[in-house]
Amino acid sequence: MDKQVKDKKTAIMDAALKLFTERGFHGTSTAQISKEAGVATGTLFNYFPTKEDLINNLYFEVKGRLSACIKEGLDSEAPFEGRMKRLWSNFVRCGVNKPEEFLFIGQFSSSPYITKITREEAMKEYEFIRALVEEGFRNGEIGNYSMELAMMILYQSSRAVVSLILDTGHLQDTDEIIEEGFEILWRGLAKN
Amino acid sequence: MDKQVKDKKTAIMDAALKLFTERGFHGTSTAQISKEAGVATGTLFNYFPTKEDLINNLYFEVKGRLSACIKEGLDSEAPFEGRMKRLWSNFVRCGVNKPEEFLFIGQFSSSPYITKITREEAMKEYEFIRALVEEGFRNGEIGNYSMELAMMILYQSSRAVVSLILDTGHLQDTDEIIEEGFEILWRGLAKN
DNA sequence: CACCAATGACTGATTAGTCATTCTTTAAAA
DNA sequence: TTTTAAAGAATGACTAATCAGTCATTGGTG
Repeated sequence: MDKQVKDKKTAIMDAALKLFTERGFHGTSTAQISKEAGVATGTLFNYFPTKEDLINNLYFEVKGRLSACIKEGLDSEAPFEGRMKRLWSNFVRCGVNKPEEFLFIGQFSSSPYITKITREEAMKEYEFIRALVEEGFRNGEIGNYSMELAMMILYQSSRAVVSLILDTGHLQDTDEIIEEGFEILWRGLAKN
Repeated sequence: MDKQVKDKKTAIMDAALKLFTERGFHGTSTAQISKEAGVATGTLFNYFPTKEDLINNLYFEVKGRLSACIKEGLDSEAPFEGRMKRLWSNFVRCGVNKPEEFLFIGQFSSSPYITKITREEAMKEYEFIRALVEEGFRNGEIGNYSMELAMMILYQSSRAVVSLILDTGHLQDTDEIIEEGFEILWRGLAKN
C-alpha cells in the first residue's frame, strides 16, 4: 500500500474513531468525518464502500491495537497471580492511555452496526485470556466459580476502574487505583 | 392528566424506550417512534417539544422506575452484609427482569443527549446507596478502599452479571449466578 | 356548539452515496 | 534532461431519501 494512500486512509479512520466515540454512529455524518480528516467527501468512499464498512474496519483495527497493548510484558513463566495482575493492569492502563479506543469498544462491542463476523474475527486475539483463566481453574488458583462469570468479572472490573479514573480525572493516581482494584478482584476470585 | 392523554403519552414513551435501546438516539426517527406507538407524527410533539426533550423525560422516568425496583425489600434492620446482598441482588434482578430499561440506562447514562440537569436530578434517588456504603466503611464492614472505587465495583459488578445472564440466556440460573456473583463481590470488598 | 387533542401533509435541512471531471504520480520516449 | 501520456487517486457538485419539527384542518366529547 502506497504511503500517500495509507495517510488518507489513516486520517479517515482517526477522524471516524474520534467522532463515532463522541457522537455515535448515526450522530456522525460521513461529511463530518471527511472534513475532520481533511479529505473530500468522495474520498472516504474510495476506501470504504459504505459507512458500515468503515466502522467494521475501524472496530477490527482498534480491537487489534488493544489486544496488542494488553499482551505487553506478559511473561508466561511468572506465578499465576502475577500474570493475572499483569493482564488486569494492562487492561486498565491501555484503557487509560487510549480513552478514545476504550470508549469506542465499550460503545460498539454490542451494537448492531458491527457484524457478527467482524466481532468473532476480532475476538480470536483474546483467546489467550480464556486460556489463562482456564489454567487458573485447573490449578486451583481460582475459586469454584463458573468460567463465564469469572471472565465477565475480570473484564468488567477492569473497565469499571478505567471509567473511574477517566471520569474523576485521577490520572496521576492510576498506579494506586490499580493496586486497590486488583486487590479487590483477586480477593474475590482466588481460592481461599 | 386525562386517561386518554396518559395512554398516548405512555405509548410514545414505551415505543421510544424500545427503539432507542435497539437503534440508538440518532438511529431512531421520530416517525418510527410515532408509528410504533400507533399515533400520528405530530402527536409526539404535542407531548414532547423536541426529540431531546423526549429522551430526557424517558431517562428520568426509567431511572426512577429502576430505583424503586432496587429499593424493594431493603430492610434497614438487617445486618450489613445482608442488606448489601439484598441491594446487589435487587440490582441484578431488576436488570434481568427489565432488560430494555437496563440496556437503555447503560447506553444513555453518559451520552450527550441527556442534560446534566436530568442526570443530577435522576441521581438523587440513588443517594441511599452511597449512604449504605459509607456506613460500611464507618463500621469496618468494608475494607480500606476508596469510596469511589467501592461504589464503582458494586455497581459495575452487578451490571456485569446482568449482561452475563442476558447474553448467555441463562435466565433460569439467575439465583445461582447471583449467589456466586455476590460471593465474589463480598469476598473482594469485605474487611478480612 | 365550543373546545382542544389528534392528525398527517408539508417544509427546509441534512443524509449516505454517486460519478464526471481534475489533479498527481510515474516512467517511458524523445 | 525534458516531454508526453497513461493510470488511478482525489475531488465536490449532485441526487433521492430521510430527517425533525410545523400547522391548518379534522373529529370526538361534554
